[in-house]
Amino acid sequence: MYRAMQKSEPRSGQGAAAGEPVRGRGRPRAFDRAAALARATHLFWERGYEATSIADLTEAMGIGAPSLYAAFGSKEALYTEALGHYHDAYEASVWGRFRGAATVGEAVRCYLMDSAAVLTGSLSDHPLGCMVTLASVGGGRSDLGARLRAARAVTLERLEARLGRALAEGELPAGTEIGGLARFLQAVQSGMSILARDGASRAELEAVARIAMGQSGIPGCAADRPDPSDPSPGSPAPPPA
Amino acid sequence: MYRAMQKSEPRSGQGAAAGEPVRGRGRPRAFDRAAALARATHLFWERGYEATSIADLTEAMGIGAPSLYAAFGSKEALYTEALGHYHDAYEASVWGRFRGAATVGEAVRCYLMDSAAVLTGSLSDHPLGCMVTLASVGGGRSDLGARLRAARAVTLERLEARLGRALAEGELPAGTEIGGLARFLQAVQSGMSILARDGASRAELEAVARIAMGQSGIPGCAADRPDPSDPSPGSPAPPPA
DNA sequence: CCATTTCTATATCGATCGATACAGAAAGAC
DNA sequence: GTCTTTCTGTATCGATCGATATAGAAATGG
Repeated sequence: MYRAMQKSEPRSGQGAAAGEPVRGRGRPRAFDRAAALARATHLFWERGYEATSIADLTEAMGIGAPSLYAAFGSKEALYTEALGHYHDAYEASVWGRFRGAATVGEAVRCYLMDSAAVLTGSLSDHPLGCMVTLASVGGGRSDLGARLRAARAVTLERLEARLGRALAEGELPAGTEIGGLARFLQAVQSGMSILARDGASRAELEAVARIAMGQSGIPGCAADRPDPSDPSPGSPAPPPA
Repeated sequence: MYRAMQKSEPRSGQGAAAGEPVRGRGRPRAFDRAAALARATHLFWERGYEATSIADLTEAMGIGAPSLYAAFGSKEALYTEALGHYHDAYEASVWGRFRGAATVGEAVRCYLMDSAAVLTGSLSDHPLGCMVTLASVGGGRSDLGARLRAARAVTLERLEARLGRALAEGELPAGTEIGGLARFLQAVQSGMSILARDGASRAELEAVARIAMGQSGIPGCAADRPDPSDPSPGSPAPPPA
């Protein structure tokens, strides 16, 4: 009832190495908030919002229900924070090289190839597919549904912005339909999420990406020369090191 | 407990125009089983399995809970039947022209363009996107999850079979990677489901399909000559008629 | 008619849902 | 030390979950 009365994040305990070193007066939090949030994120990612219960979460996070509510406020607020954590933890893996690319072709190639790596869990241990993409069912008019739709819209906007810039700079032939091309690329990446969920390998997704790049008509995109900064060219997966 | 004791479908009432006209002895069912199943299908389709409660279902189907359980057995069994109804009602819309196509290119074109129409609800009134594709989150090891995964696998197998035949008949250049191409097409269609859920129009999905068909790759696929049997060539949507 | 069979409507069942009250424990402030 | 503040663990809360027991209603078979 009086949800707004409780602070969602009191003072921050001792676990966070960044931000506020201030320690409140009372008993310090006994668990690592960031680690617990990461656990919750993986659980939501794997099962979806509805299918994940508070009991599942508290068990996976290793804390009691009151601690969860004191630290995160509610299940919905926890999911929102999980989306934020997901973004902070994996955004760079997909969009990092995209942003730094010199040409559109390189940008699109990095977007698709890096997606193939991330979506199959080849870079670190996490559930398969994209958390935002796979949550597209349900939540029609709820707040969470709107948030997820907005997150998917950002992908489209980024692609459109990059393609639009390329068009303005003459990198793409005049008259190229930016919106359609962006939607095509997003569709391919979304489909890759579902393929990954169904067990497709990184190499298989990279093959999909290569075909998509060939069909895209973007100059310099189909060129399959790996970036020197890419630790693994296109083989199944790098050694666990 | 004694789930197996009750008949999931006793004698079939009078609603079914096909099959068994036999009428059992007792009081006849007061509701249209097929219509109720269609309502349930739409609800599951729209919200997903977990987010749809029995109360939601009974309200949408216009029946009481005991009638639902007497006619369908359980929520899970109802969902399974809903998947069957979904298949029976919409499979032909997506795969009909694909099967009848003379060439691979025509088959793939029909598959993608007809998908664009169906997924945006342009042919009849139903939720947006593919029920099977959008249900890819959760249900990791459950029976329903396995059933859904199998349904998605069928799509891949169909595409691979058609492409493989084309390869054997020389319609595709020797050495063409069938699996990758099939996975690419499935990814594009899966992505179109999510785009449709997020509000993309039929014309927008058709633009995506055209890019996917591209200029190279499958011969005769990019040729954008509509089939004469197609009631709506490629414009936003046909008049409601 | 009556007996049998099957469906429908009310009123739940135990289990679990998300979310808390409460009391004790562990820290800083004094 | 004592007081204050905050977190943790137990034991729930009312609501809703999927699923039924029961009794009455509506059909057929005799």
